[in-house]
Amino acid sequence: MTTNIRCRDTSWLGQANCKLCTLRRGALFAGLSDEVLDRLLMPVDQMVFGAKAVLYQEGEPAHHVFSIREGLVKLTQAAPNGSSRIVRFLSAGDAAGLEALSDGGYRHTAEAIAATQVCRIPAENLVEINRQYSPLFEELTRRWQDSLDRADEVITQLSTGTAQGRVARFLLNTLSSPEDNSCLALPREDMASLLSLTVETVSRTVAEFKRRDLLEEKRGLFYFDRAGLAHAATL
Amino acid sequence: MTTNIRCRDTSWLGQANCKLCTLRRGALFAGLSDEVLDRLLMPVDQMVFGAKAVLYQEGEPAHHVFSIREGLVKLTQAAPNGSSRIVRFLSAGDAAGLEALSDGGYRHTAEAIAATQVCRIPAENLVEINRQYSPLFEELTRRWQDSLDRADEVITQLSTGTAQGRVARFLLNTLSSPEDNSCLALPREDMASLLSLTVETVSRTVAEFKRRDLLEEKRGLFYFDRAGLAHAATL
DNA sequence: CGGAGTCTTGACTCCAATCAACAGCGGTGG
DNA sequence: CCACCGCTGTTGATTGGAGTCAAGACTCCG
Repeated sequence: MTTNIRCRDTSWLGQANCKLCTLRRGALFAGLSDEVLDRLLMPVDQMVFGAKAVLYQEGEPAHHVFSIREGLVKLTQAAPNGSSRIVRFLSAGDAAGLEALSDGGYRHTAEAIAATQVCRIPAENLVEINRQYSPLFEELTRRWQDSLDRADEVITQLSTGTAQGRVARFLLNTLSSPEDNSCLALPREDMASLLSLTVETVSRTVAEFKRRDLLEEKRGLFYFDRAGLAHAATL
Repeated sequence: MTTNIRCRDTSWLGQANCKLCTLRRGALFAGLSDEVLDRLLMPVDQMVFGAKAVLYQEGEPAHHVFSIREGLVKLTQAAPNGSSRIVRFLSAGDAAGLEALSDGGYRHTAEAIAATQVCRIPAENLVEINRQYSPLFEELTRRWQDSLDRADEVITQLSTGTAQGRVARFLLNTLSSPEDNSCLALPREDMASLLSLTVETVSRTVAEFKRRDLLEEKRGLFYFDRAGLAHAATL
C-alpha cells in the first residue's frame, strides 16, 4: 500500500487514532482532551519509511510536522561548498519539521537511516489549535525557530570550510543586513570563538581582506565589499 | 539605580508597561489583549546591561526569559577542552533564555557585548499563560528545546577539537544512552558529515579505537569502553 | 563468481594551530 | 607630563593534524 510516490520503501499504515496512541504520555497530544481531539478530526497519518527514504526536502513548502515513533532520521542541510552536511539525528520521541509552524519551508532534508515509523501531522491544524488557544503561540514559535535557524547556520556555514570562507560568511550573514555593507567590528577573540578558529588566524584573515580592499575598519565598524567577500565565502 | 549585584554596569529602569511597548507589533506579547495583560500583572523589568555584563550563567536555574530591545549579546557554552565557545549572537528582537520554559537551567552564559536593553520576563508567568490557554504548549516546547539542545551540542561538542575527540564524543553522547555501552554503527560517511571530517579520517580514527580495544563492531553495532572513550573525548 | 559499495591503509600536501615577538593604544599613577 | 602597564591586534617561523589522492581489502547480493 505505497502511496508516497517520491520515496521508495514508504508505506501508509492508515490514519492514526491519537486517543489510543501508545505514546500518549509524553506524546505531542498528551495535553489534549479526547473531546478536543475529536473536534479536530485531525487527519494524522501513520507512515513507515525505509532506509534512505526521504521524509521531506530542504526548501520545499512545509505542510507537515513529523513525530517519530521509532527509527532513525538524519537532517541534512546544504553546505556552502555545494555538498550537504548532517546537522543532527532524530529518533523516537523527536519531532521533525517543526519549521512547518513557521514560514519559509523546510530547513533541512530529512532522510531515514533505518526503517522509521512516524505520525505525519498537518501543520495547519497545529497552528489552528494554537492560534485559537494560545495568544503567545505565534511569537514564541518565531523566536524558537530563529534560535534554531541561527544554530543551524553556525553548523553549516561557520564551522566548515577554510578560515577565509568562514570569516567572509560571518561578515556577510551574521551581523549585517543584506542591504547594508557594514557591521560591528567585533574583537578578534569573539569571531574566533564563534568560528572555531584561533585569534591569530582570524587576525591574519581580516588583515588579508583589508590588503585586498575587501574590508575596511573605521571607528569600530567593518565596511566591506559584498561581491568580493561573497567570492571569498565560497572557499 | 543599580540593583543587580552580579554584574557591573547593570541598571534597572523600572517595570515595563507592555501595553505601551514600542515594539508591540512583533513583540512577544503582541497577541495578548490589554485585558489579559492586566490580569497577569506581570512584573516585567526593563534593564540595561553594559558591555561585558552577564545576563545569566550556564547551569544556573532559569527563571527569566529575556527579550532584547537593543544591543548585542553573545551566548557561550562550555567546550570539552575546558574553554568556552560562542554558539551564537543575539540582537534586537531576539529572545534569550527560552530554555527557562523547560527544565534543566540555562544552557548558555549570556554576556552583553555592547550596551544592551532588555525586558526581563518571569518564565513562570509565560508558562502559566500557556498552560492555561494552550494544551499543546508543554509538548511543543519540549520538542523545540530538544532540537536546540541537539544543535548546540553539535556546535560545542562535535565541530571542535581533534578527530579522536569528536568521534569519541559522538559515540558516547549522540546515539547511545548513558547506561548502554553500544550504539548503531553508522556508515562512516554519515559520521564524517556530522563531525565535519572526511570519511578517511573517521575510518582511521575508528580503526585506531578498535586497535586500542576501546571499540568493537559486530553485526551493525558498536560496543565500546565508556571510560576509555571518555578519556579520548577530552582531546 | 563478479561487481558495486563501503571500509581501510599509505604517501604526500597543505592549512591552521602553536609559540614567540612586537606594535599600537588607552589608561593610570608617579 | 610621560613612563609604565595591560590589552588587543599583527606578523613571522615552525609544526602537526587532517585533507587529498590513490590503491587495495572486505562485504553484501544478485
